[in-house]
Order: sequence, then structure tokens, then C-alpha cells
Amino acid sequence: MSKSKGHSWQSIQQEIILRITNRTWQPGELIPGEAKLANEFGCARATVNRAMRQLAESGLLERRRKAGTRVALNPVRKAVLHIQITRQEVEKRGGVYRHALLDRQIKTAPPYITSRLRLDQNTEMLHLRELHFSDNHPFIYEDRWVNLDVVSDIVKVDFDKISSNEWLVNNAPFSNCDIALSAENASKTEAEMLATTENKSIFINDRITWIGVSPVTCVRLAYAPGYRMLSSF
Amino acid sequence: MSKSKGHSWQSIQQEIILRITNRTWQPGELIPGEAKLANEFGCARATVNRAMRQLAESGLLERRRKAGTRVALNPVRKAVLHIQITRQEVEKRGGVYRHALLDRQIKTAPPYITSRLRLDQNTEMLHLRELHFSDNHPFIYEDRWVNLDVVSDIVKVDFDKISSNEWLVNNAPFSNCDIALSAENASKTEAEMLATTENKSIFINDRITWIGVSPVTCVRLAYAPGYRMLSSF
DNA sequence: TAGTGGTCTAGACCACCCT
DNA sequence: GGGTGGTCTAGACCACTAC
Repeated sequence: MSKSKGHSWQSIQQEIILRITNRTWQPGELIPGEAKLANEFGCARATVNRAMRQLAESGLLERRRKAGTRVALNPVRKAVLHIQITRQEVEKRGGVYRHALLDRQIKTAPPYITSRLRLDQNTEMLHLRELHFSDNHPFIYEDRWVNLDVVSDIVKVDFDKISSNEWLVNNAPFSNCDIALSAENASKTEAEMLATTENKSIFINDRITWIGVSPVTCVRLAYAPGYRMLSSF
Repeated sequence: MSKSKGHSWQSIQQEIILRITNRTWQPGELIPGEAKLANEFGCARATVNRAMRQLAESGLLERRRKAGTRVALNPVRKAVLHIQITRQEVEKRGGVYRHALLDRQIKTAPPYITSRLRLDQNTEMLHLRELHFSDNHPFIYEDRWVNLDVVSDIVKVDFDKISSNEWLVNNAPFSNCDIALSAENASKTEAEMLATTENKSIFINDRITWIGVSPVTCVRLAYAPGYRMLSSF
């Protein structure tokens, strides 16, 4: 009964996890309500609520009003990806960061970009191509389109001094982001950029950021072979 | 001043996001404390706390006792991956799911497995190889090792009826999970399994689950070409 | 319609850590 | 030392939904 004066929501959460991994409470089973557990643990209902709410958010519990709380039967567990600026990603791995601007043009965006961004065809956008290095080895080849209607200041920026990635994060707030991770065979260009061979398998991170319903930028990151994106929960 | 009787934590959160995207509160800037905002919004401090705490968890704010709350300068944004059983993943995409057991043996695990799982060398483990189909096309080729010390019941299961993935999720609770996503060129075996050609780029999901400090299972999922893992925030 | 979770309040104490 | 966020409480009302 764990009469352990578990007066913090973390300790209550631990106890709940214990009973699930214990199989005291089995998958699919209805577990006691907030009031009952608050009583048992000798704490306020809000404290139990905080513990259980977080477990429900992470997918381990399923809660419905009136129906009560169950141990999730087919838990959709949620893993967290930490999205940070490339410089920080390199430095966190212990590398020395450097970036190079390859190309910078204001031009009409191709239809496959404008349609994904829900912009009119023939919209003028800023197109950037950059290379990010770690210890002087190519790490990421970046191909980016920027919506000038939202980020008009960007035309004045000197991208030899700061990467577009870093400038945008600091100067172009966004509210939403769509991410698609995939694997592709390197094109000839990508292979040259990343100092590898054509058709080598590379990790692709396609990202679109939005502020409200307006697209801010759309970027394709091609990682040098061997990259592993880590996550845990 | 938004005198809009914003009496829910969600509406307060929206207002905070608005002021950040507005640049009313700029990156790095100190924003008013909980008490002050509670006063302004006409709600309890706990309500403001709930709104800001969640924004801090998602990386948009940085909070420290005494120092106050700032708009994150280099926000480490957190995207969420939804990890679900393969059958659900296929069905959610509108496909008809089927799986096939290719191989099942209890044998000594190779060192590259035991060392990752922090198990003794020469530990006997259950090795499984399975194929998951979507609309009768190969979707995932799965290579799995299971720790029999933790999941001893598994030796009795008939994996023609249920995939190891689904059985484990329902019967072997875990507390932690490490995920590594990468891109690799298909080996000859993988190419045959996934009905593609050797060296084709495929998306790899390497996963280890733990219960406390004990490894439960370690699995390598190789997705058929064209797979995209989606996420957003 | 009754029971459950979701949320809000007003107040309180505490841990942390900047000044 | 004092100001800030982190948390807990006891109570309340509401929304949803299984029954």
C-alpha cells in the first residue's frame, strides 16, 4: 500500500509506473480514480492529477471523463526529438563548427515548393544553399527557401557571418513546424557536397515552419553518411 | 492589454505565443513574472504557471527561479514522434496489415548486441526475424533480440498469430526507450526482403527498450524505400 | 443522471539562486 | 536577503459520457 507519504507528484508518478510495470495494474485495466488515489497517498487530488495527466500525455495511460483511467492497451508512446540550430548540434558532438554559403538568389520558387507552402505559383522567394561543417568535414548540405513576405529583413543579412539557420531561429519566430525524416540515395550534387559517392544512403530532414498559417521557410537538410538522429523516452 | 477575460490556461498560452511571435517580447528578453501576468489576465497564478510551464517544456521559454522567465534565445524546440505498433501504423495509412514470421531461434546473442544491452557475453536470447506487409507489399523488415530473463513467457507465443511487436507492447511493459534513426544502403538480404534493389537507400529505426536497468528487447526496423517518418509541433 | 476527469482559485510554503 | 518559479492544498464548478 506504500504508506510512504509520497507527497510529490513525481513520487506518485513513480509509484504508478511501478504498479504498471509490476502488473499490479495490467494493460487495459481500469485503475482507481483520482480521488481514491489521493486518499490512499494522502495528498490532494490535484497532485494525483498532475502525475496521471503527464502519464496520459506520454501515452502510458488513457483517461476519459466518467469512464475513468486505464493502463493503455496499445500505448502510442511519444518520443521527443530535440530540434536545435546546426551550430549547437555540431558543438554538442564536440566538433568545431563552420558554415559556407554556396548560393543565394531571389527567384521564382518552383511549383513543388510553392504548392507545399500553399503560396501562389511564381512567388518570388529567397533561395539559399549552404554547407555546414563539423571539424572541417561536410556535415549537412542545406537547401532552403524563405518567404520574403514574412521575413523581409533577411535580404540585408550577410550569410557569410551567420548561417541562415541561426539567423532565422533568432529573428523569425514560428508557431508550427512540420518535419519529415527519410532516407535517400545521394544525387551527384549531394555526393559532391558531402564528400561521398553517388547513391550513398543519406539521411534527409525536410522541414517547413509556419507562423500562424503563413509559411516562414522550407528547408531540406541532407546529412553526411553515418549520421544517427537520437531520441529517447 | 487584452482585457479578454482569458480564464483558461490555453488562452493565456496563446496570448503569450502571440506576444512572442509579435515581438512584443523579443528573444532573450525577460518577460513579466507569474504574479504580474496573473494580475493582468485576472486569473490565479497557478493558471499562468500551467501555461508557461508547458511553453518552457516545449523549449520556447527559459525559466529559472529568481532569474525569472525569458523568451528562449536559441530555442531547442521539441518535436514529438508517435511510436506505435506496426499494425496500427499500417492501418492508419489506410493499408491492410499482415505479418510473416521468417525465423525464430533461441541462441547466443552476438557481442554487438550483448554489449549494447549491457548483458553478459554468450547470453541466450530469442532471435526473431519478421516481415510486416502493407497491402501485401513489404513495409518493414524487422530483426529482433529478446531478453528471456525479463520476458520468459515469450517462448510460448505463436508468432504466426500475433507479431512480436504487438505481443511485446501488450505484455512486456517498459519504462525507457532509446531510439536511433538513420539511413543505410540496403544489404542483399534487406533488398530481397523489401522487394527492392541492393544499395537502395532505406530508413532504419534502431530501438532498445528497458525496464528499469534491464534490457527488454532490441530491434532493428528497416523500412521499405519511400518511407517518411512524420512529426510536428 | 451520476460519476469521472479537467480545470480554476486563493493561499501557502519552499527551493533556488541572483544581487 | 529577497524575489522568483515549483509545488501542494482544499475546495469548487464544469464538461463529458457511460450507464
